[in-house]
Amino acid sequence: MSTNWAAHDLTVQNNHGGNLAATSRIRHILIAAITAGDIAPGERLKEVDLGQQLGVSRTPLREAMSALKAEGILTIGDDGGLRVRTLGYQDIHALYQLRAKLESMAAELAAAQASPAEREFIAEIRAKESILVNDGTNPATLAKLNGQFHQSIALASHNSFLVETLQRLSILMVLLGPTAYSLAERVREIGAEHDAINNSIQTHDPIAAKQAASTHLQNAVKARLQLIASGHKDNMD
Amino acid sequence: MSTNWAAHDLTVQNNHGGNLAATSRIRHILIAAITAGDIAPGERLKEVDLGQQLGVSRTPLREAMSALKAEGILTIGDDGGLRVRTLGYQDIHALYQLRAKLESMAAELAAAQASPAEREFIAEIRAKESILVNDGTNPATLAKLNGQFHQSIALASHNSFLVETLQRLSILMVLLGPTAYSLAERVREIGAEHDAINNSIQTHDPIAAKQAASTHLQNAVKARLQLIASGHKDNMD
DNA sequence: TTGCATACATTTGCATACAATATAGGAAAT
DNA sequence: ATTTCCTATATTGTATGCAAATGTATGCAA
Repeated sequence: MSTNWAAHDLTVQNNHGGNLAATSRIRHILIAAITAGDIAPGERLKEVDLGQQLGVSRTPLREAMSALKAEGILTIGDDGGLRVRTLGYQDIHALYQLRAKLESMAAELAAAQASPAEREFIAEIRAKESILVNDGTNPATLAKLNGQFHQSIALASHNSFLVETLQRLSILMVLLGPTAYSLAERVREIGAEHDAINNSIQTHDPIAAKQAASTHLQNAVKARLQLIASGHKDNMD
Repeated sequence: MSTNWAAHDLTVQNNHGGNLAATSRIRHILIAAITAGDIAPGERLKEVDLGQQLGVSRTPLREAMSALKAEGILTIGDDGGLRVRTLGYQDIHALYQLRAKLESMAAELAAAQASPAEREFIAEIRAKESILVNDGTNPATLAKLNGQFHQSIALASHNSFLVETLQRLSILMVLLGPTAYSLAERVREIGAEHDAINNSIQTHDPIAAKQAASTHLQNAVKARLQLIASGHKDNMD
């Protein structure tokens, strides 16, 4: 690993509620490190080493790793050591298959029962995304906004468990490496597909929304396979 | 709380791989205690007290609680303390709505692509359940077998993320209190509905399987609402 | 009586020390 | 030369102690 964690140092979120500093912060740093590829899938995480590199004791580190284990990002290998989960070819299909089902469910519910404010919020995110795409914004920013778009739809489903589940699955996506936004031609397609979903929600058309979301995810997995086939190993910036 | 934890003492699973003793064991004990109602939803869990009652230090206890927090069983309350999650009326609908979607997805996939061995395994569990029902077995045992039935179908979907997600949601069901098997008339209905699902899987009929599972869950939430309406507060034994 | 401030107590977060267990390496014996 | 056993080391699991933060109560003043 690169052992350069300064790049992933995040500002301490001072929000009342969750853990204030170490445990939560380290969890985010680890996710960022995995996303950036600094920690490769399959790599074993040793507590003392990581603790020293991160400047914390083993206790909060263990808690953060424990949380990531519960989220499925880390798994216990055959040797008993904690490792970054590796996703095989079948896993990729399974992950997208499940996401397709849940995202389409969310879109369907959102189209059926979102409040006016929620519909406007979704539309605004989509509009913002459209502008950024035209500006040629970098993939990382687009990926972040993409997450907000999907999350706003999930929230509009008014099903908290669906929101939680989709949140969990989206985090697992970091194990796949670079985002689809690194494919230039895919960016435009995503915009069109998002438009279809958004329009269906705005027009209160659950069936169309469900179909549009399903199509969107089908195309996403195709793009993902293309990324794999082309042997991309670079990061998402 | 009852402070009698001996009843939930489980044999230490000595399997190499996960945590050997304390952390994992305590996680199970806590789930059992919540299931049995010894820890009520909304109740605050204080580390020192629990640690003394369970005979372990705060460290493994914290890890277990951290895992349960990640699983959504525990949440941080307004006072900052860790509490057992309470599910409101909307939450119950949301939970069953999501389960319905995923269980039907699992049944559909299982009917389409389960291996012969997997189909036989599912059928055997169903047959065993039928026998136990006729013997008038207690609700707890039936509930356990019910879990195995649903899990065997989930596994046959060959989608590991679907399995994980359904596993997580089924654990959350303990927050609802008594199982539907405490309703005598519901037990027979469940048998018939399980038969419908099993038959569809055995005959390689994905559409019927999906429909049967969906119906099963719809009836399940109806039974759940009946349990709530009747003001049941007793435990599942 | 009510509002606020300050002091106190409780509880959690983090670090370090200790214990147990697994693993790898080497030496000796067959 | 190979195998087995023993030892040393590395790594994870657990306990305890300390510090910081937050909730709470009490007292004073308006």
